[in-house]
Amino acid sequence: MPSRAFDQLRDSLETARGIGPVKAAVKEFAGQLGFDWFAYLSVCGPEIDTFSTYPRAWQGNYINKNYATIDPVVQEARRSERCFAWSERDLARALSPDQVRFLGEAGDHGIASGVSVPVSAGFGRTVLFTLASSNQCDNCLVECPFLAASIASHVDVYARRWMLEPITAVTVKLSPRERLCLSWMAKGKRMSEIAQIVGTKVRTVEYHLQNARRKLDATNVTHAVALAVRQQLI
Amino acid sequence: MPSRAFDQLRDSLETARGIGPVKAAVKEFAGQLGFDWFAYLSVCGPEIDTFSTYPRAWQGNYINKNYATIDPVVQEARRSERCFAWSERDLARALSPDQVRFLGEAGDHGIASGVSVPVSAGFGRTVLFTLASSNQCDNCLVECPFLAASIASHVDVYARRWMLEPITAVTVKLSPRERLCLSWMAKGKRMSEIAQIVGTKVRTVEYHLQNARRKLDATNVTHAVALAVRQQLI
DNA sequence: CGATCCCCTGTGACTTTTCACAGCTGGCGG
DNA sequence: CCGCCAGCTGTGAAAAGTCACAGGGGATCG
Repeated sequence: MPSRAFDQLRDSLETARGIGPVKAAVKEFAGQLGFDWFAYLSVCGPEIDTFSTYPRAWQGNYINKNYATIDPVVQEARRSERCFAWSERDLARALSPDQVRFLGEAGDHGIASGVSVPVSAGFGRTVLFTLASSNQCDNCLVECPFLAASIASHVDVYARRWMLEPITAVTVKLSPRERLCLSWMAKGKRMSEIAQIVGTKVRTVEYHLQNARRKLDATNVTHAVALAVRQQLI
Repeated sequence: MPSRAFDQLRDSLETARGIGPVKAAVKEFAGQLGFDWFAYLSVCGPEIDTFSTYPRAWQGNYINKNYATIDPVVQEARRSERCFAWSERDLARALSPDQVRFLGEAGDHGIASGVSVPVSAGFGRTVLFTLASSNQCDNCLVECPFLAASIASHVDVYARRWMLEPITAVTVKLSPRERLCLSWMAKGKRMSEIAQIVGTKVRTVEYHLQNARRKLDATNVTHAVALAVRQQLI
């Protein structure tokens, strides 16, 4: 049903030029699916990369106390090869005292349930992509695990691309919105169509294209698209 | 079981620095899983990118005759959201004469069965990742569709990273006039200006741009310019 | 010679884009 | 609190592009 959300995420990831836009895109995606937060976790032996929209305090806790080693969700992820839903209650079985404390703290920050998608990556790396919510919330991710796996892989690849290689210095800097609109224009869509696609008003699309044109010093959209393609901005 | 093959593929993809190594890695992967060939197909409207290890003759056939439009495997991929196995026998039901001929030709080249993994990408693009074999061959991909989706996404992302210039199925040949008009459009001129520049009527400029659009299968001039620039036609 | 094809041009209706002029909102620093 | 700015939306008119219908002129070929 909300395949629109998936499409928009993929579009945004493709046009993202930096880890910031990637996070923004995933955050938007999580919201559209009814989740409050998302979390990305990459574990490669002792090396852990992570970013999320969890409350700051909880993020700090998680990293400082090395919670990745006891997080029952992570443990479940190691065991299962596919995505799964979890909730406070589900997990509260056969836990170590540490884990019970862990769950308590998570609950204090409002984290009650979610769905996690584990995927494997190169060099023994394990990725855990999680969407979490403060209340029980049915979701469509667990219903289509292949889609979930695909999305998680997408997020991983695009996140790592920008975590590893910092943004290359380009003369002009287009905003994600501008790139998005320009990309669709380059695919022959009309403003009205793009407005529908990105879920906004025609006037706003026009607005972004106008700004893109100004930045690129182009006389019209066709000119802007040509310049952007040549400069590999889209 | 052969999770080793998956790991190796992911490692190779991550370290590949060019489309050559990517293809080599996927080929190796296919071999380890007992398949003779692999095929990657990216469809975005009329824009088709593909590469495979199929016999040269068959590759040429497939592209020249635009077989992507009748390939029953592709049709099945559009319908289903998950990976599936296929074989000559499976497919030989309710087919058009074209498709029967298609299967015949494929069989002539030894292609008998395989497994295909469809995944969606940004901007309405559909990716079909296929492993094929000359004989019936059980496989582990269909048994774990999430893993398959993840792998296909990986291949897609890394392939696209190195496929700098998309190769359109039909190599369009623009006339000098068409190139001229299109080039000026890419420079932001409007039709009336171009008419003055090349010393002709506006209607004629429109005429050439119209033909260029038809050849490139573009919905409007902006689209045509984007395609032409990407294909280095202008 | 007629048939045919390609290049070019005209006309009028219609759609889409461009532009100028405005206004609303929320966040942020003073 | 207030001003400022960035992002977004509205309106209406002018400019540009798109489309359908049509036709002239030159070259080539059977």
